[in-house]
Amino acid sequence: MLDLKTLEVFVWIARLGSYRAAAEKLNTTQPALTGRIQKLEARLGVTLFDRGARGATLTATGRTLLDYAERMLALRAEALRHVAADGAIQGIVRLGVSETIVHTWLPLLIERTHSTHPQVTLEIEVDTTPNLRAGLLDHRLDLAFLLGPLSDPRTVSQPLSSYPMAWVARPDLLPKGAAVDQTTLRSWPIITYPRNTRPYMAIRERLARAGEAPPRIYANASLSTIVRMALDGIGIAAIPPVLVATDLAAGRLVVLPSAVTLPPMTFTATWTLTPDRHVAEAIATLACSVAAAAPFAADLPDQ
Amino acid sequence: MLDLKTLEVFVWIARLGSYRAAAEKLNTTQPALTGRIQKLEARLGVTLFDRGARGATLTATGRTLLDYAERMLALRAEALRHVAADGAIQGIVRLGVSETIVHTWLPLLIERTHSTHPQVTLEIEVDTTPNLRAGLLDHRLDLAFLLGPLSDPRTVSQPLSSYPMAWVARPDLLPKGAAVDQTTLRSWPIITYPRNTRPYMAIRERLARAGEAPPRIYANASLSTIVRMALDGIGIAAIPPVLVATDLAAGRLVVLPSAVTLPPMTFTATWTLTPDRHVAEAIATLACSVAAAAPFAADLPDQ
DNA sequence: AGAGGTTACGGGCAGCGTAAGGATC
DNA sequence: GATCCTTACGCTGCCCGTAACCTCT
Repeated sequence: MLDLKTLEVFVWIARLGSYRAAAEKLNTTQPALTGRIQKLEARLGVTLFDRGARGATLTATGRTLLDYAERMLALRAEALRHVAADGAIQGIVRLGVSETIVHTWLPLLIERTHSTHPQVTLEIEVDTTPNLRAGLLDHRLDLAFLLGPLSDPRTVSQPLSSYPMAWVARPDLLPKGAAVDQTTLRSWPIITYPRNTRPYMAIRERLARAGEAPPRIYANASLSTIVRMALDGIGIAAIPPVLVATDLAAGRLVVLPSAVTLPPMTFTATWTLTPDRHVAEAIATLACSVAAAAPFAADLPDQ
Repeated sequence: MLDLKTLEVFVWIARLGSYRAAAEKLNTTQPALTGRIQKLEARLGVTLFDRGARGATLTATGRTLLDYAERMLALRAEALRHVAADGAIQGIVRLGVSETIVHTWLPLLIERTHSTHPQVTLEIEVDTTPNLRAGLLDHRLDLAFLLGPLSDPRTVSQPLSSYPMAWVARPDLLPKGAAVDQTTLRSWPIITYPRNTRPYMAIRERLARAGEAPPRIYANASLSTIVRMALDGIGIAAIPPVLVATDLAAGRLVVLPSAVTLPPMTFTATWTLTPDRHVAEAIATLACSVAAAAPFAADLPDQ
C-alpha cells in the first residue's frame, strides 16, 4: 500500500486537475486511475479529491499527501540518477517534431537513441510548431523539436540546428542566373510551410506591398508535397536548401539568388519543467550533438 | 520499478545482512527476495550485494541506494501518520509475551486491539523473557512484554504491570497460618518459572545457604503446570497470587505468610528502534492502558 | 554436512482495458 | 447533452510459495 506508482497517479491527477488528463499523460485509462485512487482512499480512510463535473480538486488531506508524494518521487528520481548504471534513462519519451527535422537528422537521432539509451522508447508525433507547443503545455508531449525558442516560463529550451532558408525552383521556371526581386517573387506562387508558422509569416511580411493583393502562398504541412510542387514547376519554394540537396545537385532544382532574404529556421529542443524531465533532457542533449554532427543531413526520400 | 516494497526488501536485507533473515522478518520466503533483488539489480544495471556463504553485504552502490531507500521509507511512514485517518496503525504485529501475561490481561489487550485498531493483526508467541529478548534483537518480534526493562540501546521499554510475588501452596501442605521461614521453604520443592528467569534467580539467591545443597526448584515454563503441581501438593509455588485468585478464593490454595520476600514481577513493553516501530508503539500504549485498567485479571483456565 | 542463495515451475490475485452506467453543469 | 467520473467484468501477467539444486565453509 502507498506505493510510488499510486503516488505518481495521485500527483498527476492533482497537478492536471482531472483523472482524464492524468490518464492520458500516464498512458493509461481513466478507470485504472479511479481504481487506484479509490483503493488508496479506502486504505487511508480519507478523501483525497473532491470530484465535480469540472474535474477533481484536492481536499486538505490531499494537499498534505501531495507534499509528501512529491518529495518521495523527487527522492526516487534522484536515487535513480545516482544509483542506476545509465542514470535511469529509460521509459517512453513522447517526442513531437517539426517535419523539417524528420527529413534531416531525426533518423540519426532515433538510431543514436537506441544505441545510447537502449531502454528508451520514442513515441514520435509530427506536427506544426503551434500544435507541438500546445502538446507540450498539455503534457501530451515530453519533448518537442520546434521552431524558435518557446518563451513560456513552464518550459526550457535549448538550441538545436539552424537552417538557412532560400528560394528554390525548377531551373526552367526563371531565366538562368538572374537574381529574383520582390516583384518576381510576387508573380509566382510561393510554396512553403503552413499558416501560423514562422517562415510563412516572414514571407508574407517581406512580400507585402501596401494596397496590393497579398502574395499567393501555397501553405502546406507536408514537406514532400512542397518539394513535389516545386519539382512540378508550380511555383517557387521557400525552404531550407539542405532539404533538397539531391535535387539541387542533380540540377532538378536551383537556389535563386535574391536580395529578399529569409530568416533561417532555428530549431530548439523544448521540454516542460516536470519532475520526470531528466529523460527528456537526456534525449534533448543527444539531439543537440546529433544536430551539430550532422548539419547536412539525409535527403528527402522520393514519394 | 524501484517501488517501495522492493526498497523495503532491500533495506531489510542490508540491515540484517542476509536474505534468510530478511525473509523471516518480512513474513515471506527467500526466493521471493532473490527474485525482487535480481530484478532490481537488472533494472538498475548494477550489483547491490556481494553474496558470500556468510550472507549478503552491500556494495558501494548498494550503500548509496540504502541511504535513499531509508529516506523514502521514512517519508512514507511520516506521510501515513499524517494523512491516514487512523495514523496507519495497521498490519501484522509480531508480539512476544511472557506466559504470566497470557493469563492476566492479554485476552483483554487482544480484544481492545481489534476494536481500537481493526486493521492490526497480532501474531502472538509465548516464550520466556530471554528468548523474547533474542527474538526482539533478531527482529523476529516487533514487540514483547517481558520481565524487567531490557537495557539494550537498540530497544525502548515502557513499564506495564507489576505483580507481587508470593509463596503459594495447598492449605494442607503446612500448618495453618504459620509463617514460613527459609528452612521450611528449603524443605519443600519450589515450583516456579524456568531457569534464567528473574524469579528463578531471586529464589535461588534468597534460599541459598553457604556449604549446603541448593534448594530443589522445579523450574517450569508452563504456568498451568506450575499451578497444577501446587494443587497436587508437590511443593510450594512461587508465583504472583493474582494468577490463582480463584483457587485462593475457593481455598484450594493459600498464600503463605513469610519473611522471605520475593521481588515483584515487573513487566515492560519493549520494542526495537526500527523505522516501522510506530505500530508496535501504538500497541504498547494500548497495552499500558489495559494493564493499568485491569490489574486483577482473568484467572488461569483449568486444563 | 549445513547454512545460505538460486533456479524452476505452477497457481492466485491484483490491476488493466473495454464497455456501459451515472452525475453534474 | 457534453463532460467527467464510476461500475462491471473478463483477462493478462506478475509475483509468490514449494521444491529441488547449487556453492561455499
